[in-house]
Amino acid sequence: MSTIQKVAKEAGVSVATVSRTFNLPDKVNAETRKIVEQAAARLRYIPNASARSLRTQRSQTLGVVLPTLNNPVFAECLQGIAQAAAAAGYSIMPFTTDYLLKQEESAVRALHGFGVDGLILVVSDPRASATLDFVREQNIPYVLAYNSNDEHPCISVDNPAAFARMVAYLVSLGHQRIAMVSGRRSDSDRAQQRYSGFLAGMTAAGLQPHQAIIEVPFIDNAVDQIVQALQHKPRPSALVCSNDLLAIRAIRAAHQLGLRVPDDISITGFDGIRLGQDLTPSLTTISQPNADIGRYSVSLLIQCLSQGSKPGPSASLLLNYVLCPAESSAPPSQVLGG
Amino acid sequence: MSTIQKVAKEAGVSVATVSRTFNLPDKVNAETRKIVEQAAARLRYIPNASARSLRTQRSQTLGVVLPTLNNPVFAECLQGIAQAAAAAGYSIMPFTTDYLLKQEESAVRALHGFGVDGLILVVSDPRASATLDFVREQNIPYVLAYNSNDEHPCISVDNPAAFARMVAYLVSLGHQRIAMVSGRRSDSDRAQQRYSGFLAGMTAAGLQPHQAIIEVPFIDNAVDQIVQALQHKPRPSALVCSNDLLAIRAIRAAHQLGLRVPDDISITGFDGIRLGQDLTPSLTTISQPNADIGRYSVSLLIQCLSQGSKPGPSASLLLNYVLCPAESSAPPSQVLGG
DNA sequence: TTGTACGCGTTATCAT
DNA sequence: ATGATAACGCGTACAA
Repeated sequence: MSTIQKVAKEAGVSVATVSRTFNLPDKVNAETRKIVEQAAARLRYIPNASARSLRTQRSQTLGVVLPTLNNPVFAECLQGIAQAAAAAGYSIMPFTTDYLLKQEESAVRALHGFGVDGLILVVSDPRASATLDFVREQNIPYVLAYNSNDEHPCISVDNPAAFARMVAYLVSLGHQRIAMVSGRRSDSDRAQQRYSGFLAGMTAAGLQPHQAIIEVPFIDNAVDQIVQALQHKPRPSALVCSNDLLAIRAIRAAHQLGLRVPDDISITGFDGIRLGQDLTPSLTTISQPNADIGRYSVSLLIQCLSQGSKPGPSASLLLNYVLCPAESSAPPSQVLGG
Repeated sequence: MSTIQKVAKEAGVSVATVSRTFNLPDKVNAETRKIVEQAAARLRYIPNASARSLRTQRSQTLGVVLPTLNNPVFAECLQGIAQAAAAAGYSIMPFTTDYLLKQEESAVRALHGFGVDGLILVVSDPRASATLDFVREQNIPYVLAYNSNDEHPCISVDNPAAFARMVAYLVSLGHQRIAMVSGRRSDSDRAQQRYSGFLAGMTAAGLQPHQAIIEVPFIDNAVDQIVQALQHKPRPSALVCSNDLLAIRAIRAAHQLGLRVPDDISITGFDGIRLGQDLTPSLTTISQPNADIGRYSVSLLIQCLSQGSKPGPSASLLLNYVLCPAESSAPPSQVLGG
């Protein structure tokens, strides 16, 4: 391995000069700089990040904690994080939790030991989170992504409003028997907020939620569970799903019952994963700017870091969402409607 | 921040004893160990990873370089990597390249500067790769994922054989006019290997490839491009796509032309992304064990590291793939067949 | 069993 | 403009 020492020897200067050549180029004579640069190139010198961060107390690394990369929402977000971080000269260190609180916490501990400069977190629920307690106690700069909570800096969309808007859209198409499909609401604040948006939307339209919420504990066998639920009559004319992954499975469930989408039943998602628009039928959904949520999280964090400050609740950003009407929704059929 | 020094003072012992308490527990008296552990817990001591890796020359960190997380294949793989790494006490540091060689290289340079213990790479083409030259020159332990090449340690499936098998399956259904849809073959060795598998499969069946290969440079407007291609008569009765993302778009293209899948045209993918089986029609595909490819990469790497060796070409693993017949493929219709 | 002291590769302070 | 050197936090030979 080539170190700053070897470069110094090779160039016939002191280590201090080599260091300056890279960190404070204008503080070194143009000629000597050339010499050093060439020596460094010859030895393929690459500064040792551990030594640097030990010395500077900054790692140029951002920790990321999210539930799972098997949901494209978070994969797209991490892609945005990766791009923005790389562009700013930062590395990232992601951990996945599979929605397990224990893993949230151990991930943050590992990240702290690592000395990350900041944290981007998607936590289960910010309201009672040992993870966040720890982060605050250690005074680590952080941003929450997708979560929204008054007491923390959050990059998110207005989940209740967005979900209510989806309901309003379906109502405007003529739907009245609308049922919601949700994952475990205890898994995340998003699930809860979307549910409250559902209730608000229905109330605003003067409607009662159609039958109990269809709660799908495990997404693996979601199709079967939705098939079950759809067999109760009267059947809803529209299904609003808590996320796109669930919506895709709901569409499958409908087909298994011989129902056409959207002719016999409308189905909507939430998240705006890229694949949604290429499906057939394409997915009516609330599109969140997933990559941007990641990018903004990075830039907010980095901006604060450069100022020696850290993001507070007032730095929260509510990004725009877009209701994307697509082929999976349509007015209810006459036969079933009423 | 609490350091080993402070813990030592708090416990009334030397720093060496504190260090040993965590790294060589049996070399320290049970009583003093208790005292140290309690002191450490009281101060919420977490060892500084930079200092440790500077000292030990090992970072307990694995670098990962892959094209993009917007393709679920790589997202699922990274999920597997993240799980396996965390379980083994390693952190990961991923970079995305967007299929750009420049970024492949700069990622690896950054990772090297960081002092990662090993590298998991999905490169464009191992045959002529400045990235791999650098990695070898620096003597960094590495594994290639998805790539397959005799001169490198690779975790992958037999792409040509798998693709040929897909062709054979369609032929067995009665298809004869089979066309291939591919991304830019210059983008990756996988694309090339799958294409050669296509040719081999067709030859083995005594068939000519139906019309020229449908090459889709950019996946964003893939649907339009496939629509264009499908308008030439005679139309293929089956479309074999180079990956699942392309297949999903091909299905959409078919629908736009009023073709039913699989009644009027069969469409197959490759990769086995999880979503595929929940689509309607569900996707006939070659299913790769994406998460396992990640997990095996990690364990191979870590195993070698613990032995002080590094993976060589002979450590390559060819994992099993599974042909998954599903709803997007069926025998050709009588009208169009022949 | 425990403590002392050096060095890992940098950056930054203070001289020159 | 450049050089010598201390310090970042830790692990480990070596000494006690």
